Amino acid sequence: MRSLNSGDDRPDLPVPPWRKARKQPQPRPQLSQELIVETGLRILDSEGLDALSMRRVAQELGTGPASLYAHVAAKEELLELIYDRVLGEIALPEYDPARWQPLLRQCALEMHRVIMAHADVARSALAGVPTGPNAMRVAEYMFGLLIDAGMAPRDASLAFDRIVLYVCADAFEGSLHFSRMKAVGASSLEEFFHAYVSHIEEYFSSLPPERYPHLSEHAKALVEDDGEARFRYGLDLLFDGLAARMPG
Amino acid sequence: MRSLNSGDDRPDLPVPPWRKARKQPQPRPQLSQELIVETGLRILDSEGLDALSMRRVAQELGTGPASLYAHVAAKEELLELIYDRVLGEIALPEYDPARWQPLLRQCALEMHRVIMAHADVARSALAGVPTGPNAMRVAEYMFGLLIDAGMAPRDASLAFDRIVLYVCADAFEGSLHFSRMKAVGASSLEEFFHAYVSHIEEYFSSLPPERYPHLSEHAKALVEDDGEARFRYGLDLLFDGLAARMPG
DNA sequence: CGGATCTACGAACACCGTTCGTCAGCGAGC
DNA sequence: GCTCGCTGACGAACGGTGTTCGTAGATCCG
Repeated sequence: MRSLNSGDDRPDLPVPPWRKARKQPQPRPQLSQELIVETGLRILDSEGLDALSMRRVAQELGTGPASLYAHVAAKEELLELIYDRVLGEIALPEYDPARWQPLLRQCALEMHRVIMAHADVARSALAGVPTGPNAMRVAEYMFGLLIDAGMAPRDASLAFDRIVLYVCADAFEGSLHFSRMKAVGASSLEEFFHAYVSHIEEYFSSLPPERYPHLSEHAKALVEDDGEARFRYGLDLLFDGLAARMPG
Repeated sequence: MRSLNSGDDRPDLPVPPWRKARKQPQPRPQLSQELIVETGLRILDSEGLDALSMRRVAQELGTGPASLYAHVAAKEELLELIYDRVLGEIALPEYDPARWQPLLRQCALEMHRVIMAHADVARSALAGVPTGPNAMRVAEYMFGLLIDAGMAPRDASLAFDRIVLYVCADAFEGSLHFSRMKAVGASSLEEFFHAYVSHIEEYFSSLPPERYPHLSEHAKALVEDDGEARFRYGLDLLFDGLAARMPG
């Protein structure tokens, strides 16, 4: 299920020099890196990050955990591969620097949507500078948009870096809430969110007003907006600042 | 080393000398939650989050891991307590809503500084809505500043939420870089950063220009700014957007 | 055909968070 | 004063984790 936008025809992409080149098994392997990544993603989606262990992946593949290490250096690398695989699902709108702002915004929203669709993958998204082919594809698109719109290279790299950080951070936070929901055992997200929010609001309301006047008074406002509204508000803040810095 | 600003003024320090001291000379090292938290923070600072295990804390205290569970429900709770303990080191400037912008900015910078000073604590900062006394103290200050400056309660809660998320997310990312540095075994942060940045820049430069024109051309600009500059740039973006939304 | 090479994989190592059952010490009630 | 019950400390163990080692078997190259 690979998007047409997924630029993962990798022969012309150099392998990062600091990561040891891994020879892919030519002969006739039943096991392959792609199969392992796909299996890992399936477990991640259906059972969450906490259930994603090397043993669990191996079990799903009908083998032992040691077999995976011929195709994947470590669990961390597997998580990076899964993350890049997810990034491949991002659909990028047609490139047009004249409309940089709505396009960049749409791109950030799409990235957020895709990551949230595989909730727990966000927990490994912040782990490092992603260098996979799909990450590069998105980076080239977003960074290029800022450059071609007239931004200075250093500003553009800073802005791009901050937007990605914000998107991943919000998705990360969301995934933690989600996994907590599952830990509690709530059936629907709606139900959990309502219960959770009620607790928080009740806690804020019960704070001593003489010491926490604002928190206790505005307890309701503090929990009124949900995750999506919060995300968009922060994105708006960033883009307002960005637009002010864009020449022309 | 408790800050004067630390709002935990529990009235537990004056022990009236005329009252007979209860038989407190403990036959054994007298475990307490505070002692456990302090020990955990010490390990976190000196050896990193990966080395912070219940067993390690217990060993440091000369006991077994089971002993800790009488004072701390789980490792997650211990991490939250450590996080709130760290938040207690935040020094807040004098409250003055008229100068909300520089004060809020200073507060964000101070929060960032304190969290980064205990590098790995950021990895548990994003874990959930912190509800400890020191978190409440900072929240009341920042949120109150926005409210008293004239912001609508819902906007103020959104803005506050986003700023805290951003600060923690950046610190989180920074702590990951830091722990990676230690994993590689680099002695100084300077040395590691230089080597890391060189690799990244080399990688971007080696990308095929026909597919990644902007990334390969501006490889140098992409790695030019360090973590602190990136953090401040993003903070500036947020505050610009915020100022535009502030009435008056 | 022999040797080299590489995948697959069982077993094991060194940990982890957490729980159970026990045991010592101590305050309270008879 | 003596017992009773309670609470905190803690050894042992359970069921996991990521990773490595050594080996068996298959495949490719000379």
